[in-house]
Amino acid sequence: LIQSHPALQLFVDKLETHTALDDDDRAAILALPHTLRTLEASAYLFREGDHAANCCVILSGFACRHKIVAGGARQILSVHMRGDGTDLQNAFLPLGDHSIQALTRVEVAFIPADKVREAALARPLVGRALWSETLLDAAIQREWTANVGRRDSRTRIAHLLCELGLRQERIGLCDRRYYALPMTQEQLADATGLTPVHVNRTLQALRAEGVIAREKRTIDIADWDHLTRIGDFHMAYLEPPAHKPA
Amino acid sequence: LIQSHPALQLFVDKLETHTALDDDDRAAILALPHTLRTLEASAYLFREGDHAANCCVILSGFACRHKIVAGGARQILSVHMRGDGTDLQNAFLPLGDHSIQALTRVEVAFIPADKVREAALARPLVGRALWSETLLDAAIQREWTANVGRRDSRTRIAHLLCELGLRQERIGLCDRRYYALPMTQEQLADATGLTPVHVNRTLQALRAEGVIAREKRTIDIADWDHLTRIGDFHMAYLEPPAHKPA
DNA sequence: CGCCGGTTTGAGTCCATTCAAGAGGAGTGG
DNA sequence: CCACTCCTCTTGAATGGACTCAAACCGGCG
Repeated sequence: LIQSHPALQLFVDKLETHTALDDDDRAAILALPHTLRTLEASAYLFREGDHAANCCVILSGFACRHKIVAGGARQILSVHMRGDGTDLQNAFLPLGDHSIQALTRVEVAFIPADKVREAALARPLVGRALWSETLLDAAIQREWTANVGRRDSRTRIAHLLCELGLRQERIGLCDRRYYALPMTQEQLADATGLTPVHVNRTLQALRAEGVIAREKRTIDIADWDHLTRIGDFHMAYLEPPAHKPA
Repeated sequence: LIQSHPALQLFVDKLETHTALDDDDRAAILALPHTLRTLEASAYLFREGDHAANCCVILSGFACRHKIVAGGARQILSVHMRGDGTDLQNAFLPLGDHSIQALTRVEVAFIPADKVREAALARPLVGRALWSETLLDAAIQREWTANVGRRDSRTRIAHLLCELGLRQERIGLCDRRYYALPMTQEQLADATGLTPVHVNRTLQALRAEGVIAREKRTIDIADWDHLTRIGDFHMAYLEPPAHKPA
């Protein structure tokens, strides 16, 4: 990682997509004590049940949140990317009810949860920004619940592809129509509540129709609007609200 | 509703299950301006896409949050009961990405979202309490995602029954083993991502085994631990954290 | 009494799963 | 450089859990 900027700058940028901050607020966040670490794919950032002492900020790469159910099946609950804060909730509610795992090699900043809490309590706008970040996370979670609960496999996968593309575009990683999809078909299956075999067949169908193309770990979407229609994707739930005059 | 207490007292009680408040904080919440309203079953407290101007507190009865997907199918995202705040996120992030609907007759207090925001910003502990409330909500949402994504129908339904029982016990409504289940089988289907017919058959199987009994809108759980095992239910995700010394 | 929402039952179908095996690619070590 | 392993992707065939469609039942209520 080229440290031309403070490590947490990416996090500040993300927060400012939904909450206006002033210089002192930015400084307070950038000054948070943190530990930088690089983890390989499949490594755990946090394990369900461990003492939830840290919040994480992803500096590069991709990670996911998941739960294991009885029988060993896994459900991926969300995917996180550059600038995302995960486990911010630990600042106030250290449930530790799920694991965070690297999907690719990731660079992470671990911030002690109590320092995050102090910063949130000390500066209202910082608190507001962090809170909003967890609220956006919750909005995504609601959409995932509907996705795995009520959509068929084709729609589910198309929806996931839309979300990942749009979120990556939002943070300036790429164009929503051509982006790095870091997940294997098995991981896509765990994210959509399907089996790897069925994900494979569904992706093949989408490719055969020319809706998407895939090479290596890259997704190429021929017609974005078409994919959103297939995936019943309405971006409102990802929309940072227009900044209101306080 | 017997107004022997301020309407929002129930909400304060709920917040205090996870966050310690002082007298001024309590007073600030109780002083929030609000509109009381009684709505019949199936009435909407909020409709997806409307201007998200209010937060709601349920004073009595049950409500649910849901989304409609393409094709018209409905996914119930969460169930809310006495003392619960719904749409607290509107204070900071008025997405309005889902609807809130009454499951039974409900008494609700509507609080203008900007007043909630002001209270949260003015008093750090109030902000913290409200934030934690939304975080608890998010934890439940994660568990639902896993429930509909990776569990079979029997487990899914058993899990839902455990959650509803435990939450009602937590707020002192009843014993977790014998409680009012206000949902029809069709609503249970929308909550679990199944069809009404299949919910019916699954419930029958559970009854035939003597795991549960049902009469009218009441659930009777013969052996709680047994049901938690069937439902892969681990209450950790509902656990308010032990109050830490600041 | 007759309607109506909710529940129950049966039979047939289908979407997704399971099981199993093979193909392709990347990395490792002899 | 090739053999070997591991992981991911692919394909086929059979199975099954949940769905669809449709009708009947039931209790509450006007």
